[in-house]
Amino acid sequence: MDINLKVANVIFSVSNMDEDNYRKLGDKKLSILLIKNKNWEVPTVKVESVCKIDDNIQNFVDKVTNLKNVYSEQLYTFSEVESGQLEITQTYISLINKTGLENELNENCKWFDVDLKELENMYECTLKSGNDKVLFRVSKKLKPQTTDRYAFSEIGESGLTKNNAVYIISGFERLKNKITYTDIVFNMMPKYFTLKNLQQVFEAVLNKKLLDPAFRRVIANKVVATGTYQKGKGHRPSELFTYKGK
Amino acid sequence: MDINLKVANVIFSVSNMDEDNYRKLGDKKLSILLIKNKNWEVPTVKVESVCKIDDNIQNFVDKVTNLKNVYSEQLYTFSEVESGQLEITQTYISLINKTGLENELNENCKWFDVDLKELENMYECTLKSGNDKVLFRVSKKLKPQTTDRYAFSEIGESGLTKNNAVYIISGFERLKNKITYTDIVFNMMPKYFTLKNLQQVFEAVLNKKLLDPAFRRVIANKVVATGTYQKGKGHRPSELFTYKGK
DNA sequence: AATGTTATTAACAAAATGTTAATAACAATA
DNA sequence: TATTGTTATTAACATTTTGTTAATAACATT
Repeated sequence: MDINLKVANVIFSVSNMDEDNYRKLGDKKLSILLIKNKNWEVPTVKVESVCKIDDNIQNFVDKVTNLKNVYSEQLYTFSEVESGQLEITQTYISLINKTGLENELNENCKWFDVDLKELENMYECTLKSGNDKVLFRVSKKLKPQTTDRYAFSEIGESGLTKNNAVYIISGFERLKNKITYTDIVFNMMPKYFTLKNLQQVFEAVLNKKLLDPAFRRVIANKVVATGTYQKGKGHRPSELFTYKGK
Repeated sequence: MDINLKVANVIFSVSNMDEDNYRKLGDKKLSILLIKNKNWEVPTVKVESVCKIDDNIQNFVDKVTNLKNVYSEQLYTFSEVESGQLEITQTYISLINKTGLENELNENCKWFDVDLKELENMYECTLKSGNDKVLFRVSKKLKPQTTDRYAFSEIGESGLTKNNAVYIISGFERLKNKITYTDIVFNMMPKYFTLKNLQQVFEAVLNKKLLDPAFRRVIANKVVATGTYQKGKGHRPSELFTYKGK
């Protein structure tokens, strides 16, 4: 059967905050990689050759980010009918630690800070990168049993397609769900990190403030102290930790 | 692009135990619907017309089970290359309450009791339905970031393809994961049920015995007591409960 | 009425989590 | 050098959740 098959990849990382944008949740934000064609969009590629899609997602991420061994997982497979043609988009999320990678990005790619307000029935999402700004709304699940579950209303000069918005929100939901019962966060962390940094990543993803002692207890058995400390901060230095692995 | 697209659906329900097969976990077992073509297999259909796959999964389930409004969710999309041809199989799990549906099944379909032993690195799964028996092993995740993560070794007269085995185990893992943090179990329950029954379903899926008082506390806010009771059991009757909904 | 059986819950123990406040350690400043 | 500002870390306690045992309840059968 003749099918138009695409792969789209929502790539998450964590960024420092813009100074003009301080919020109580901490100084870390979730960020997302977009690529500029005509408008900003989620990195997408058309599958033209016969290959196992899962095997190729790694090459695809590599082309966009110049990173090897990136953690990726399948998100959903969306299908739609476009002028009599079946269009299938297999989506993935990838999690990477982007610190120090600015120069390695493809020139038409940029990281956008994610600001996601969770209202009662919808998400309102703002993506910002310097002067570039994308704003959209996606309603929450209507039919939880299918993936075709979002309404959409565009606000202002979004420049994102409805589908892209759905991919991003679906990816975010997946990340938010899994962050508490898996170890996937560590794919977004550098090799060595402070517990405060790690906590801020959780706060950015969960969109709420966590209490230090509680967080530390819960995360304690997943990390290892290194005995080395941050320096030059003008206050008691944080110890650096690393992921214990399984 | 020319693609061979299929949809496969792992349909779960809960059965009473065979008398000759008592085990301490209780008298409920997970069961799975297989269809007999040449061998027993997971219900699969080739997509021949241009349509949104998610929208059609319901029709597909209906054809096999004669049930409307079945809960289904996308599982994974598997792809492989078969003699130069790209084969994509989009898989779903469905959860139904099969009590009283024996007559409504397609004649070549049967429910199989699932007996799943979880060893250190693999699952050993036995499916039984009367004299029909299917036995297979699937190794646990190797690469958690992709869906192409299973080894497989067939034992005896399995008659299941490797792919079918992977679909079943993936579906089981999904069910096991979600049963504790979502309300999907209730799709496998009749309208009215005893807490003991519900507990046995959890036990069948989680493959371990739960303590009554602890289970009851956890489930308490999801169910509503009806004030009616089972009868004729030769012991104190159980109260019937129903799902509270969201 | 006594017995066998399962349902239900009381009552306590243990573990996990929430919360506040004390103490520690550094840089910058006086 | 001592003080101040700031963040890190943890002690200590409160609260909530979960684990566990054992008591009580309710029915059919004998």
